[in-house]
Amino acid sequence: MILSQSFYQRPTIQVARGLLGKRLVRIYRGHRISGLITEVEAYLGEKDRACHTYQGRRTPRTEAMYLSGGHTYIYFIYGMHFCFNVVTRRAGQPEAVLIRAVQPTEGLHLMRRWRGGAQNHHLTDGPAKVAQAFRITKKLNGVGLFGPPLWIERGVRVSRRKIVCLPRIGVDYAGPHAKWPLRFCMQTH
DNA sequence: TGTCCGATTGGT
DNA sequence: CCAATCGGACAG
Repeated sequence: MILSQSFYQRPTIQVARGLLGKRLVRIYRGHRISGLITEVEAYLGEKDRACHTYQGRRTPRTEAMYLSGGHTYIYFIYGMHFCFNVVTRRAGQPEAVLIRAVQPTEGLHLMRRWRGGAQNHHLTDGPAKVAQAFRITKKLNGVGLFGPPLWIERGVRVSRRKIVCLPRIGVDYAGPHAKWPLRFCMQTH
């Protein structure tokens, strides 16, 4: 069952927690690639110094974040990587959830090829690795997550006790906001 | 137009 | 710890 727009148009922290255990599915030239989402980070818009839309920043890059919940926000970083986010809330409220890691379930052979022969446990254990393994590039920026070539569907149920909250990674420039516990990890054991 | 820097990764 | 590598943001 593909998640509908109403799932995404909720407060960002709820969406972030709700995404844990859901299945990310990609169709690429007829091939199906999928994995269960295991780690995410919430980015809370204009009030969040770590967020690209801090203080209402609106540029060609961040434009997709102003779309309604259920669209993608994909950006290029460090001259070589893409990061994949899910936009939340309503149009004009620029918040999103960064997909940091998934547990691969289908299409591992393709993932391994696109990841340059990485070991199975390193195929999708970082945000840019997920993008590379799923062939997610800027071409998919701003598209809806409501069907092919990319969507998120119901996966496994995750009990609240299995979710850990931690500070976000790589946002030291955000000062005190860097310590906000907006990273959510699903314990797999 | 010029400068600075990054929501990362992989190897030392 | 550090280099890779270049688009984006912003100052001038």
